Amino acid sequence: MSRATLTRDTIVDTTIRIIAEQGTEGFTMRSLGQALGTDPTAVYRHFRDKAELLRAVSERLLGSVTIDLPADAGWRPVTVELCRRLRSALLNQPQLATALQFGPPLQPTEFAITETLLRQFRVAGLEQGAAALAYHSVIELTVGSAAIDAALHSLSDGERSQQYSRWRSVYATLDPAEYPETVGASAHLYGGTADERFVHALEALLDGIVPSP
Amino acid sequence: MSRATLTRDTIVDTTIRIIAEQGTEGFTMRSLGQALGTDPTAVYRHFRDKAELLRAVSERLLGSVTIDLPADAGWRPVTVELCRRLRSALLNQPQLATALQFGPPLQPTEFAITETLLRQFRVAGLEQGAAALAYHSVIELTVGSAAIDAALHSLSDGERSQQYSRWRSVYATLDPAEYPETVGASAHLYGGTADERFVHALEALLDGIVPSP
DNA sequence: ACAATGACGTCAACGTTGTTGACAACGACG
DNA sequence: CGTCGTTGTCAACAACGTTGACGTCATTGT
Repeated sequence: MSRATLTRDTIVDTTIRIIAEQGTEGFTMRSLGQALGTDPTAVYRHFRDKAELLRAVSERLLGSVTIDLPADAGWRPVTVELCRRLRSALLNQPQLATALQFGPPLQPTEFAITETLLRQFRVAGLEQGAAALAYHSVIELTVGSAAIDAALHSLSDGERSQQYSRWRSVYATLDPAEYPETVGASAHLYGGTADERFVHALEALLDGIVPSP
Repeated sequence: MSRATLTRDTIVDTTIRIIAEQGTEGFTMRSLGQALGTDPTAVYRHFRDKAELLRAVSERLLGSVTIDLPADAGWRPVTVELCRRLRSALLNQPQLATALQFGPPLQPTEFAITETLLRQFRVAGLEQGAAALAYHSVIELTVGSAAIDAALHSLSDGERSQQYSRWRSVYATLDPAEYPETVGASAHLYGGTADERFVHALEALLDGIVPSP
């Protein structure tokens, strides 16, 4: 029964599939082994430990962020599209955000993201220092949006909107004397999709970074 | 040896201290028991499980966010100060950001944060819907900034700035042909303190949310 | 004043997690 | 054909969160 010969690619594929189907918590070395049809410890022949496997997963997910970006569009649509893709990639892996911070062994794909974002801001007319600050700003916003929505990402669309309306009703039924603004704005809180809210925030941030004429 | 009588407050105190000293990973039920001088399972007499304990911790940390905010300052300084405090509280607990999303049993202190932020944006002249969108925007940015810096928060100031300069040198030594903007801006990347970068991003976001006259 | 009740810490143990070392099967190669 | 490195298998370990039984203390009702 050694027909299931493993490679790093198939292991990463299966890992992404499990996380997509069952969420981050549903992914364990043992569930991975079962999905691969091998002993769970066979994975350790290809990855030193779980952390290295997850790094390879993030490498894969982040790889699709910068490819085939619209070249002829202006700096702003490109920036928005890149950040939307990055957010989508981060959504698949909550731990990825914190893993980004781990040491100098950064991933090649991360460099591509940084370079592309910096170039857009230079095209927009920013100096090097301002571009660096702008880069940090949009990264922080993107990571935050992904982190906030990560918990609900494994839910179906119906369940997610149901959860949103449940929270709205919580806000709506607060004591109006103590929380007047929250009650008043409860219909608008968690309105629309998470992606729409993120794009709105990103547009506002870009407005603030690059003053309109 | 029953002198060490536990209360919810002392348990929360000790938990915060352990996380501050040893990071999130260093905090386990067993290390908590050892720090308390009791059997690890004694905690379960006061909290149903670890999740409820961490919820109480976040409640404590978030409680200091909205108290004693400068009343006479304008909406903008108040907003910045509140977000800086929220970021500082989130830094102490990486899991807190994701825990925020868990179900309707939201914490009272979270409602106070939401209410205060919404009020500032109303004072700034925004409609209810716009204020709700602005609220989501600043929360996303704040959570993201905290998530990004959480990994380095347990380090001392010296170690942290050392880590920053290490990353800068990584950016600086990339291939200039492939990553010209990154190499060029490497001196500005991760410049200053994380708090300064966050405030800069927040100011830009607020600029974009509330158009200046 | 005294027995009963509830609260609380202790102990042993369970199931799950990531990980390691010894072992065996397989193909590649001189 | 024999040898060796690669890779999957198996058993096991330490650490984790958590549970149930047990004992011990203080409080309380009559």
